[in-house]
Amino acid sequence: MYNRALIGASLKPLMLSILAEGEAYGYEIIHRVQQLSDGEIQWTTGTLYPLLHRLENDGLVRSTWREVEAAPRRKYYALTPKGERALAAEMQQWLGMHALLMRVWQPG
Amino acid sequence: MYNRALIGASLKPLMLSILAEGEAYGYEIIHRVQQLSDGEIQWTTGTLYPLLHRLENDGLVRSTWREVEAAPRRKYYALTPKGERALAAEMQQWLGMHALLMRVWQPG
DNA sequence: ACACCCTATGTTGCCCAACTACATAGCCCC
DNA sequence: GGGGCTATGTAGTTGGGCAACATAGGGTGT
Repeated sequence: MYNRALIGASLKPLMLSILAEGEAYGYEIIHRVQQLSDGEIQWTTGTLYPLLHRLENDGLVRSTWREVEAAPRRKYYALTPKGERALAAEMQQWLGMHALLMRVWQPG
Repeated sequence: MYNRALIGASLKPLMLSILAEGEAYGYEIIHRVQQLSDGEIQWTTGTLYPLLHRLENDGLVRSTWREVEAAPRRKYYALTPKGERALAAEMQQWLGMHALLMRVWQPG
């Protein structure tokens, strides 16, 4: 399990990355993250839905209700163009910080 | 400038890494981080001192007052063995998360 | 004497967000 | 109708980054 700070830092980039693979709904995203991280990351609904609503409010994602047979209806989320740009920015920031840490950790 | 979440995630590993280079005092650490990050990271005293006190309280660092000529006295901080282990753990966590993100960002 | 700036450590209070716990509901099987 | 899985959501707690503020030593200039 990762510490709180790292979870926080990876939340937005991970979410945007998953939606960049294609539209997805909340419950599905939780399982996808779990799968991607080999069970190391377990987002809860109290983390996921507020984040999705925040992203939607900021115009990074849009949502669509879909009726499903033999299951409760799902709210599918997809990246907007602004969301794609935000993902690129998140990647850049992460890679910048990573480069800095690698510089500190590999002297010379 | 980095976003708040990334700053938060890098705070502890960066601090421990800097102290792993050798003992340092608060003001010096702020300048060191600024130098390491090419000015991209500007820790304030409201960020730095509470963190140092937390780390000391957790036994990851120890502090020593030193009298200095022609300047206010300084409180030098140094890593404890527990702090060194914590740094290794932080590195491992960061690298794990980095590997995960790289996996998501480089499909195939 | 005083003003001003740099060094140096520290606290207070605000604010954002991750997370626990809880709430609601649809669908299925027994 | 009870239990379990799917599905979305909120309220309240808590932790921590950060702006603003507080204190003080030392040097220089006027």
